[in-house]
Amino acid sequence: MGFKPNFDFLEELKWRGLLHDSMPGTEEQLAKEMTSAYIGFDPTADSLHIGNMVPVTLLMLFQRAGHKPYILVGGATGMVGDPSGKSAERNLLDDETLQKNIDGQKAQLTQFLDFESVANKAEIVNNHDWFKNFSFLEFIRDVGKHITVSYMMAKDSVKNRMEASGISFTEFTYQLVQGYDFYHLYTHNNCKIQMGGSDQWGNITTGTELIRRKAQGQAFAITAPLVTKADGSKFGKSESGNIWLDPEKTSPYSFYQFWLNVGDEDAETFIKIYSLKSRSEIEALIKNHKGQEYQRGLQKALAEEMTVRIHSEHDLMQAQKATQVFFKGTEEDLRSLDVLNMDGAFADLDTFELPKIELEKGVGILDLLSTKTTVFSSKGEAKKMIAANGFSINKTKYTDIDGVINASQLLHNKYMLLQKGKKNYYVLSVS
RNA sequence: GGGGAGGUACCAGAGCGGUCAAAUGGGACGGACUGUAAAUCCGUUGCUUCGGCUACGUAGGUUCGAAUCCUACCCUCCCCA
Repeated sequence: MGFKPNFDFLEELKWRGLLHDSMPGTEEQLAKEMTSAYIGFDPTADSLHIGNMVPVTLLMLFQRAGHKPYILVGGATGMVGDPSGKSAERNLLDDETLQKNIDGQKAQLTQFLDFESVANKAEIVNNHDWFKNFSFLEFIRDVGKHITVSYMMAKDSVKNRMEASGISFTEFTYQLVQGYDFYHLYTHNNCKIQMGGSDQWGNITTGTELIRRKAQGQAFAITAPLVTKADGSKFGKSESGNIWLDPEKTSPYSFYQFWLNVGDEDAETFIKIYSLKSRSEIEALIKNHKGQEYQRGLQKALAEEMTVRIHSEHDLMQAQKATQVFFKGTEEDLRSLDVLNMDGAFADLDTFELPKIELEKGVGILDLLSTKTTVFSSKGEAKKMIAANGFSINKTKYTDIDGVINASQLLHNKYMLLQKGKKNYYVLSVS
């Protein structure tokens, strides 16, 4: 046999700041043979968001190290609800939503790992497959029997909830269900490691405990810290909500912008966590960044890498082009773009359609912005923003609240670029 | 089951018969500055055809006039059992 990993996985996680905790013996196991590990994904939405990228990155690194990654989608666990890190009982999803979420996430997950041909090819499993025919009685007899209530109650996720608002039997049971997943994968797929966020430690150890008692086997756990920003706030959300991987929900432009806007204090932490570049490359970037933060070298490198990974080279180019015009450009730059480039640059922005005849007749500015479109939520707001110098048409400040807009302002006779504040762009497109 | 406190704008929280579209703080948004940053400063933060209109848990009532007083209902929290 003579297995030798491509690199020391735990060591890799350590310098990246991705290692929170691991069980004793994990390192030896990984050095000994090609090992399988899994991470569970909770189907709470039909798309992953960048908060899910940490576990995805763990699996990508794991595979690169020469080990075999498993993705578990929670068709069954999604029906129960994980109490970890939640302060209140969760709403259950109906079957249809759940299935839609699973399908959506599966499609995204498959693009990050190698599922073909290699010896350590990734696999995807759904715990619903082994839970659907598992009766309640069988479960409490075969699984519940091995774990004591006091063991389960000692978990932080349970303890916190019992002290606060209470916990339903359903959510209390969650750790057993997740624990059984681990047992199942251990016995059927020889999967010896479960990875996850540090909030999953309790659930994972229930699994290893179950494996020890029920299968007399030894299994391991690796957890990653939960990513937070320097100011303590949760990472992965912008003002307008989650940053999704689905381009329908978060455009590649917004996605690119999100990474570009990472604060200086966080840039170093995040590039280590999210970038797949080598240690020496990353360290060189960081060194370069010091002292010339204004260049935002780290943010750019990270934004480029992530946009290409999640979307494509093409999307990155479009996003950069749009960025160039929106932030550096003047009205002339904008007008000098040819139709093709403009189509691309505008494709990611929120677009409003308006019949051409209407615009040719002339539309009052307030009417246009709050009635015909939803750039502003009310005329009062539109009025205030315009008066406060916070609105531009085609990159030129517009300050006349009684103004009338007509077709002469159109770019290439089809677009008008409306800008609210510094970063909010909308396209008015005539038809 | 008994006793107590309370429900006010995005959040926290003052107001307790008129001068209240509602103090203050935070958040958010916009402007200046800048690096599409941080910090700072300034402005905005219910709708409006600018006459008004709708809002302080819900429904009624008292009053010239109610977020403020009364009645009922709904909800939340705390203490005791």
